[in-house]
Amino acid sequence: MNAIEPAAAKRRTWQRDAVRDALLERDGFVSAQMLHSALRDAGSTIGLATVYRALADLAADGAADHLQHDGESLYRACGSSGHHHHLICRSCGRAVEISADAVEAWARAVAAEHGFRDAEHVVDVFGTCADCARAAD
Amino acid sequence: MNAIEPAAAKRRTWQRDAVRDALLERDGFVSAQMLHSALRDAGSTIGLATVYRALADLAADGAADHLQHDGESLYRACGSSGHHHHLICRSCGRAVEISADAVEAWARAVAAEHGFRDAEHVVDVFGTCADCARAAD
DNA sequence: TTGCAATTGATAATCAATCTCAATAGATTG
DNA sequence: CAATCTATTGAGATTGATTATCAATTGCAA
Ligand SMILES: [Mn+2]
Ligand SMILES: [Mn+2]
Ligand SMILES: [Zn+2]
Ligand SMILES: [Zn+2]
Repeated sequence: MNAIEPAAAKRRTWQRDAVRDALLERDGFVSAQMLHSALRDAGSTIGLATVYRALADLAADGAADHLQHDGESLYRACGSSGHHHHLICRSCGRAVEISADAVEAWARAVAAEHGFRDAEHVVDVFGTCADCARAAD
Repeated sequence: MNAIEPAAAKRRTWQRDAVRDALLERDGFVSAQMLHSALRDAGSTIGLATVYRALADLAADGAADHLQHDGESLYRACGSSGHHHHLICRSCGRAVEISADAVEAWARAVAAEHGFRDAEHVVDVFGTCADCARAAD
């Protein structure tokens, strides 16, 4: 049995703020690398490892959405607080938050039906957004 | 305009057969690394790069299913030929093939509704299968 | 202001996956 | 069957994203 760990004290640093802000400025998913480049280009001296850590924390706190695509971890500032999914533009990363109770129920039912416990599901829809489709002529 | 490429001539090698067979022996998803280890342990001298190539080919030919989990590519011999999804055991990799027309329609509708083209979707359900749950007491 | 643990970041280490390229071996032809 | 062509192989190098190190820094509470 584990002793109850004292709530990890989180310090406020300009680095964490910078990552949160940079993420909020975007409306699409970004990788840690991309965000780091963007911050650097904007004059910040923040380190890459710190960006990785800040994003992981934001995701753990539910303040950011996280998904993997082509083996890359992508993050996005989370608007709605509840469980939901995304419709993502392959080209520009723009995302639309989607909630679908029907899908939630389906996933739960499928797992139960086959005796699987602690079911979780990965549901993402990728496509080319209207703007990107237009830009591509 | 591209000239019509002559159908890539594929040669039959014991390596490709070995990979296909090893994959068929399993009923769950495996990574290239895992399959390579298994083959080696069974006495094969097949190279890792070859396993990667063989699995990629099988997936391209529709003979194997492919998905990514925690940044790892996993493969599985494909039973049914049409489009479908999976219920996968986090612990042992065992998988159940699932088709859900309702989800297909939902994904299509969501994309169309927001003006996204060429929509594709990733839908996987993960859980702990009954056997693994039992084994964990 | 002090004290100290949490945080940072340059750099090294991981690790899956891909690339190189010389050697090997299917398949085809005569 | 032998010669030829070229797809395939695989050991090792390389890439690229992510994580681990660890000494220096800094938030923050007392
Ligand atoms: Mn969901
Ligand atoms: Mn399948
Ligand atoms: Zn777009
Ligand atoms: Zn299992």
